Amino acid sequence: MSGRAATKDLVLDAAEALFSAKGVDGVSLRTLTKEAGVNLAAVHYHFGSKEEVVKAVFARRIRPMNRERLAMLDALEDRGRPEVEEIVTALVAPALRLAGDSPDRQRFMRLCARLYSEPAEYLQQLYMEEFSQVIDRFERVFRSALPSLSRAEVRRRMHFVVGLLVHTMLNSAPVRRWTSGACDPADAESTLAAIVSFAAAGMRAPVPDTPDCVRGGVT
Amino acid sequence: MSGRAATKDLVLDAAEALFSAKGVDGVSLRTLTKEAGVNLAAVHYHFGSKEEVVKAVFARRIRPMNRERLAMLDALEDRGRPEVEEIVTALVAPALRLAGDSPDRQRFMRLCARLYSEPAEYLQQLYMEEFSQVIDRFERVFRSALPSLSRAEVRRRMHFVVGLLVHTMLNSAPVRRWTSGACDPADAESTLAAIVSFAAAGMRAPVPDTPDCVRGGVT
DNA sequence: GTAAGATTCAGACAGACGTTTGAATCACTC
DNA sequence: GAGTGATTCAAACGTCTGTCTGAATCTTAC
Repeated sequence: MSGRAATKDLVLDAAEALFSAKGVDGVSLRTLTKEAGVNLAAVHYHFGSKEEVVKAVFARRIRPMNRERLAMLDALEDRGRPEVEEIVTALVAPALRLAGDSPDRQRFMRLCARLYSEPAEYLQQLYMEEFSQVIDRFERVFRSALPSLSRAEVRRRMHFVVGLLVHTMLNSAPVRRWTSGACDPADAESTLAAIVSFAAAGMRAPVPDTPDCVRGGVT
Repeated sequence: MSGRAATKDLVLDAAEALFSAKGVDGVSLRTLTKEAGVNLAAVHYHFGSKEEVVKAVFARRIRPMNRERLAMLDALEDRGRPEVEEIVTALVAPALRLAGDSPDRQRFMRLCARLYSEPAEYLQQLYMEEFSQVIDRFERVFRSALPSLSRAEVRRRMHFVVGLLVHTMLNSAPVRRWTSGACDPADAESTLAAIVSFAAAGMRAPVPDTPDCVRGGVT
């Protein structure tokens, strides 16, 4: 608050870069503070613990991203009933855009994707706090665009979309290797188009014979 | 080789369970060996290092899974030109089946999914070794079922499918929370059907206007 | 310019980590 | 049943971890 908060930002910047490259557990506070050019104890003075640093790194970028998602949804609904492709775009584009800004940001999105699959409980919890509102909102909009799908099926398919998005952002290196560089995911433009086309088709796919999520057929 | 290899398996079993629950970095060799009921030094006697334990845990399940994938593909091709749904099933079902066997296995698939996004280089490398053959094979079969897609686009969409599969297996807990239990991913039957329907539709989706992976349009 | 508060600093804390050692124990052959 | 190699064991190695302390240094206001 008072005075400059330079140190805090130095720590966050370095944490973002290092966590992205080596994972949260792979970076010690000593490495982190050395890279940031600050004193080791500064972390505990400003944040209290490593855990809080992780949370802060995370929230700094995720909150604006989710705000943009909701804003895009608002804009869409103001213009009438949105298409599936448009809803998917509102879900995917802010994430890819955040990743596309710069090489640093790109690595950061890999971090976010990784955090999502991190076992630590406090991260799972943090994720839920940040995303539950977004999930609820998208579910409602998707449902009105796809009235034939049950609530549970919409959620499941949304989860699929998030999954392929996360995976795409996380494993850009493998993709580039597989495609021999022809399909650079850094090219956010074509990645976005590909995801939207794929995901929209998936969202519209026919519900399989097995009545969705009503078991009892097979043991 | 000679004699019983009980200790080795005790370590692998405990590692599978513990890594799945807490992540590789979250489990120390002391916790691991205590859980397994073996001596701490046994790990280094039998495996050499923690890294080798991780590799062994991983390979023990992944190799059979990938063999099953290829076998399913063989069976499909013997019967003629496979449908997209069938190819997707051959890719997805062995993974879900492995996960569906028992609660332990289920947690293990979460581990695999997590390993896939682990930053450690030796894991990325291991993954490539285990999967490159499978990827190549599926790419060829997909291409013959979807001749209008370029090689790069097929690979990209395959990556999407793997992404949503991995994500589904990894985050069964969040899914269950979102769907309030209505859509239990442990119900492998309905999960498989849902994934296949979604993914097949995505694979068949029209190629977006932006010529795939040929950039130059926007900067 | 001096007092008060915010911030930085080097250093040390206890504990956990992966790894290694060398002796003890086991299984088995001759 | 003595001897040999495989295996297990308790104990310790040095290193790294996150956290904390208390003094030194800045910043700001009077």
